[in-house]
Amino acid sequence: MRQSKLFIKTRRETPSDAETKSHKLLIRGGYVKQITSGVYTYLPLGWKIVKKIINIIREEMDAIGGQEILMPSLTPASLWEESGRWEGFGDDMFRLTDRKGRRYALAPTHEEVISEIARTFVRSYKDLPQIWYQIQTKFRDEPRPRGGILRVREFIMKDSYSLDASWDGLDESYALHREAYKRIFSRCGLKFLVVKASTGVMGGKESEEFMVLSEAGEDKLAYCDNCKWAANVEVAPVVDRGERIELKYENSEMVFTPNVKTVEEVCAFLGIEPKYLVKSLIYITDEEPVMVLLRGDHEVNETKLASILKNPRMATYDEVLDLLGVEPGFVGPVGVKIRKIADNSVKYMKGFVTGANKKDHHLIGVSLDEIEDVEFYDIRSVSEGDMCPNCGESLSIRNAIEVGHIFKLGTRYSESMGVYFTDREGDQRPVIMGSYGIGPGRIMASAIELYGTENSMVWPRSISPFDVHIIDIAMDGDEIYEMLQNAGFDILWDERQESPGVKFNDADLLGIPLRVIVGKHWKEGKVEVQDLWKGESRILNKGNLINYLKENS
RNA sequence: CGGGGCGUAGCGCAGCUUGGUUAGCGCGCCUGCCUUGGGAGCAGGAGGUCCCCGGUUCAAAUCCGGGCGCCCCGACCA
Repeated sequence: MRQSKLFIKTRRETPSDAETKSHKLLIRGGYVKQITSGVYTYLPLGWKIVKKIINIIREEMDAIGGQEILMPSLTPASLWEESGRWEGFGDDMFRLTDRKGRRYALAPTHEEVISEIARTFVRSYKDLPQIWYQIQTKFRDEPRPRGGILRVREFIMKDSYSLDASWDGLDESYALHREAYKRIFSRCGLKFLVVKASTGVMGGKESEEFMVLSEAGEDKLAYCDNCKWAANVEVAPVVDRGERIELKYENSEMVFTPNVKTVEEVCAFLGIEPKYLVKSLIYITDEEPVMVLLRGDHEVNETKLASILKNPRMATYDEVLDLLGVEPGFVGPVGVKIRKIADNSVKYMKGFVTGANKKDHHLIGVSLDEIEDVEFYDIRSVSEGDMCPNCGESLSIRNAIEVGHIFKLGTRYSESMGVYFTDREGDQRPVIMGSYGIGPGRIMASAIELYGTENSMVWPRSISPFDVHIIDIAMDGDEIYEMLQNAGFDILWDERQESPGVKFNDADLLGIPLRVIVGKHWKEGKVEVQDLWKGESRILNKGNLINYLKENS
């Protein structure tokens, strides 16, 4: 392709609202254009990359027996009401009404539609297993889109769904996907990790995420530099080290702490560190209100809480006042009758400070035996320096981009939506399902986060928009262009009337990893070839060019 | 949803505090000349609902009120 004909507009200046590396490069290189918050157009260059990524995904999905389908984005409310996710998705779902007043959702994911298809066509164990997939646009009304293309409200996703007759079958389908995903991300040139994750609104038994470590990532991973063990902090278990935390008080007593509410304020007021505090959080559940006790320097993990309590949510200010007669900030466990669950770390605390359940007062020197009926669980998030559950070394917390997520759904949708098959014995049994997602746009952004800067990029060969970039400084590259095209390369030929500086800077933005420069050596019939991945550059006779490129691509 | 910032030419910004010619600058764009190994030079030119609505005023990009949009941090979420 002649670059003068290619519709890309690179920019000299980075737009002021771009923050992450990938966002800046994507805009500066003319790969994408934002239309509104969290909604982007892929311009020719960006789209070419996404198409390459999608092709890799397709090949690997087909290789595990996946069959491609295309489901609609416009989906009736009734389907979502059956599964309970019309409410479950809440404000994250784009909803609309047609002229007759019927309600629809723009699908944020497709378990419900798959279930609808499966329940009409899957009748017998002989129809199973199945893997169906699609590459299609998803809509999620994110409260806050960010990072350019990293978190958006409309995005392409490859989603696949496995249907099995047995749990063993699900394990196999899941394993097939797990391996296919590893091949996909490797082929796209990413460095990634597979980590245990939370199932969230998808529901189901267990899930794993495919993560690319990056500062720009929004997920947090507990990561062990020593043994490489990693898990999403939402589910990473805390190893109970039995760390004793003790303040020397003879007896507990009440102290006057006027208007001192937060952990920081209490610490500053009393001149102690947060770890000597027990903070008390009130949660409302489907069954009862619960007091959650944590060390002052720890953070509650709501994913873990949700595995112990039914639908926990933090109580509002008024609810706390109502329940305990004291405002949040002075709440404490002593003498309180409601159910109390504490993090394991609280077991080893003595002489601690906590709220007195009286306005402007705290208790100091409290010990556990003053608190009735406490249950202990792992309910806090791991933090920097906690112990690796695998090797015992210290963990660090790293940001990561979620590029894929695989779920063992089980019967969550087949039971609620009536997806049953007849087994060998003639009995009706629910189909066992799995669901598996990949974000091609995030793969593209991740590659930039890994290999780019705000003015330059080197694309992995497999997803590069072109194979070779001819930078024609001599303005005489026709022969080379034709030669390489005839040899089967996908070429971008910069034959524009521009100064060398412009051409090289644009080339840096485009990131095509092989460059042929027709320039000052051309009068001797030589060109310069640069391999950006190897960091190599050499001057070759034009006759040797094709061989060199074939050997190096 | 809480906190912060921004909205003036395609892009990046100044002007606004203290209202007053024809609203500026850089980049980009168009024409011509020139230049060709790292965003060149000279000359000429086009391009604006100053986010929107209302108010104050002889006069509003500028002051006041309301709204909308976008970005960042947090909450939330795959």
